[in-house]
Amino acid sequence: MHKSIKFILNGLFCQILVSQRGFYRSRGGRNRSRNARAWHDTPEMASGSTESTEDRSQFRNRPPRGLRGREIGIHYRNLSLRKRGVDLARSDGSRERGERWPNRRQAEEEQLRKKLTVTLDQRRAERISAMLAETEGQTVAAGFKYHEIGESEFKRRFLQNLEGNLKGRSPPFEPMVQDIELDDSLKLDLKRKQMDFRYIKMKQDRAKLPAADKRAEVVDAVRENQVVVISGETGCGKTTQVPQFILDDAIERGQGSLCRIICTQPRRISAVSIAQRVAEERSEKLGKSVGYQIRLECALPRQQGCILYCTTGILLQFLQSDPNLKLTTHIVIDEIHEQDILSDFILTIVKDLLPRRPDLKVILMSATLNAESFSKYYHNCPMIHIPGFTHPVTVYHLEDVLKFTDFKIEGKANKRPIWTNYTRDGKERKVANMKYEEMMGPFLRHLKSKGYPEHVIQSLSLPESEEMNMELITALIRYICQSQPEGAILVFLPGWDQISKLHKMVTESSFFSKSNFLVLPLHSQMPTINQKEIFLRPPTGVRKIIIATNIAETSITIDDVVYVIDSGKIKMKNYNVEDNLQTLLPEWVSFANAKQRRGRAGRVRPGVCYHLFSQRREMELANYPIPEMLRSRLDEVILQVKILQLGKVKPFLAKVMQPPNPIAVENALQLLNVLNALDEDENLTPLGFHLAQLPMDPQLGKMILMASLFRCLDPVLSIAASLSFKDPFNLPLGCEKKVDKQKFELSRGQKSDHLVLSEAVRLWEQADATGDGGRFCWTNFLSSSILVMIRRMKGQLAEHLMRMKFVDSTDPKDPNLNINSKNYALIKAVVCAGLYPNIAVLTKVRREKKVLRTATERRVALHPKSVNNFPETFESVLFVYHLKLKSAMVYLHDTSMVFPMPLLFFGSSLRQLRQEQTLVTMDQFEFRCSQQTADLIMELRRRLDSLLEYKITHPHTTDWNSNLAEKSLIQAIVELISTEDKTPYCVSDFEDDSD
DNA sequence: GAGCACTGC
Repeated sequence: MHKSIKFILNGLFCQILVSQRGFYRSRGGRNRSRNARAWHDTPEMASGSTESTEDRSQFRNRPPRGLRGREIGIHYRNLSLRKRGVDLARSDGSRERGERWPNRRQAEEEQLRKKLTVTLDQRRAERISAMLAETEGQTVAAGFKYHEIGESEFKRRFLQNLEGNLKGRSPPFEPMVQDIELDDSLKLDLKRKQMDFRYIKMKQDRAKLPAADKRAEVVDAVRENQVVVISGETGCGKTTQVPQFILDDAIERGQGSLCRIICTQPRRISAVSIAQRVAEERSEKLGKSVGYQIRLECALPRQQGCILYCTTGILLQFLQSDPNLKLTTHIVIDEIHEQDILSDFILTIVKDLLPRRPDLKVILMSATLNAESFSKYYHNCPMIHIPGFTHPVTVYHLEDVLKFTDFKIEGKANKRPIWTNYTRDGKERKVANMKYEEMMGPFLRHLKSKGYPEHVIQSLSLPESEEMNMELITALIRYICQSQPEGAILVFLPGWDQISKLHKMVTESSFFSKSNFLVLPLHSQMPTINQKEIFLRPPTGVRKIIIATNIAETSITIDDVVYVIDSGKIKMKNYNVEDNLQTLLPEWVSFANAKQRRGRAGRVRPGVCYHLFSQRREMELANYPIPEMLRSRLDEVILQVKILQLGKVKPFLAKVMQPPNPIAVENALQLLNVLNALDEDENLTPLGFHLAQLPMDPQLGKMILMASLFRCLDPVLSIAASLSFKDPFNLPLGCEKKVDKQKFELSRGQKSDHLVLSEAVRLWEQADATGDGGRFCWTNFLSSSILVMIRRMKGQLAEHLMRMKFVDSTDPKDPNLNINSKNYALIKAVVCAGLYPNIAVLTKVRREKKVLRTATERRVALHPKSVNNFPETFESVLFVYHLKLKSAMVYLHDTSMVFPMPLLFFGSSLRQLRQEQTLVTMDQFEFRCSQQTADLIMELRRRLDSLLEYKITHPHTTDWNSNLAEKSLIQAIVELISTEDKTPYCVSDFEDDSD
């Protein structure tokens, strides 16, 4: 009995046909023990096992993790007392920290347990039992008796479906056959063009590009080698010219019909604008020999004798239906020096592909700086360098800026309270300061000999000279405005905060009058991004000052910039492998970033760049940023590896030019296993197969599959699309509070950031239908361009669901798919079903700040933008989140309060423990409920799991009127989920001012 | 009490 319950109740979407033994190993062994450790042992580590913790820390000579302030002092005192053989318990009568904590932890656990109670009143329980009894004996689908099918039979059936599904995918092109007629007409067309006035004019301009001189060299190299690396700086014309050289050469040789070039770009805008530019150069319209394709938008070229500019992601999608790229003759991968996940991934795939496609030509295009490493990676393939053309840029460093502005940096070291010297931070700072002195000593002597003024030497001797200093930046801007010829100024800052601060300082200063200065912030989330002002030349006498993030480094180009101020800092998303935690922290820029920023000054005429770091610091900068693959979670990449059938994940990812940390791979594999996307042998499960095809992370994919089943598609598509794309809310300067309030209004008291998203999208769609979308965006601080994208993404996702046979309409708003779309509790439950295991528990409220706990962190906070900062009472302590990111502290960026019931249905490993005590446990949580409730939930869960199993392995849409079993099961669960105990917990229940 | 930048048939 026990065994069968465990088997039946394994996780959501479980892959039943995995052998029982294997299943146990996976769930009960690796994953559960990992989770259990995470939840239960964390407090213990900090409290119970005092001895081992302290022993270990003695070894490392650092205090145990989690100690703060005074606790660290006590720790060191106890350590030294113990070293001297003093018995702590008797020395002063005070208790050790380790003794005090277990009681508190226990109390905390107990308090929490009380709050995880599932109640179900008698009447409702009876009603649901009756609903189920009515359909007793019916199966979810005729002929499907899942337990009777053996493993191999199941796999056979599923694989049939898999092939069937893949067949529905259309390849990007038709197979290629030489078309002699076309060859001739292309040749003739090219000859005719050479008489065309527009073409000749364009040709003259093209001839001025540095790339023009290299045409013969490029064409020969490509003809003679399978892989060629072309290096060159921006402005050399390689992106627009190289594909044309290849195509024109083929046409001239009378083989135009045998040439199909795909050129990938990392950004959507560049794919489109480059294609437009190239079409213009060929005096054609888009769609003849040149076209583009990006997500949700394309202007395809003709089938043969053509160049297609597309984003890297599109090429990756092509690979799914055309794994050997049989339909392409040339692959040009541009901007590979940026080393984003997708381009590194494609480079690895293409390298594997070369022996299978000896006729495929690969052209890799990179900035000069690290072109060599790519050539090396491709077995020392030949390199061609194209010199760039930009106007000269004069470069200054911090020492020069201090000299020009006469600015003096003040030290703060002496003002710091003395006790900080004894904290861990203080000690680290001391070491850092010593290192700084060591580094700067010789350099400062060098500066002195060069005649730099004393105040510069003084300032630079302080480590504080390397901190962000807005006063210094303001002084520098002022210096430029007073003493330098006209021209726009571009300031690079790490983030929103600094932009906001500098913007305030500059606009409030009387020096920068509105009539003489145009100060514009530039940040992806500020509404200014769509304003034309940034690109327009200001009237004479007005100086344009743009305060930007690294968005102005590559994505947005402002031509009239003459002066660049580089703060030298950049915010980078990073991934801490040990803690399985994503971070977003400011860092020094890499040398490549600094060079790129510098280049932004010389686009129209000679420019000047001021780096706010010393020449000495510049020597310490890393050459390049760390490749994105080493800074990211890998779950989506791994699903791609699997769906493209590239073999085992670890050996494949080890082939990447700079391979990711194996622990990062392991973390992602474990998550995919918990989500039931991969089995323990790394095979795609039926669910994994569907998730890998959806253009979003697996958790969001799971969310929309559940939404189609529970018939609340439209709102959940809105949520999934915004979470996977961008937050549609703007962050205008100075309106922060108003935005928060507006969002809270939209939340309708539902305590969910996710419902804010679906409401915002829904109301905008409504307003937009009557032509009122613009005004709606304005009053609600929304970005209409992001909303437009979200709406189109929803349509695309619905198409995916249709192709996967989960829905029978491509309209997200189809009434049949939205029967439950007004049921907020259900929507939150479906969000929970997708985002699981991202669960946090509210543990206490301190000074109106909510403190939560996750599986791996003892303390996390709600991000201040969350609507859940407002309410004072919560009816449940459980929260589900999508993004957890460490910046100033570990923040949950988006949360929804959920009740225990959805977790019981959509979490993993529901088990009934100690039946006599009627406890239902799932993972780390224990939920108390009556025997009757427990039985009912267990029965429903069992039926839900087998319905899901069936749905996933046999995708089909159901007409609810003809399938009562499915309808009544879903409705029973909907009823349970949407009628929860609404007794609110007061914030005061969690008040706790100790610690 | 705070939000680098990209991308997906």
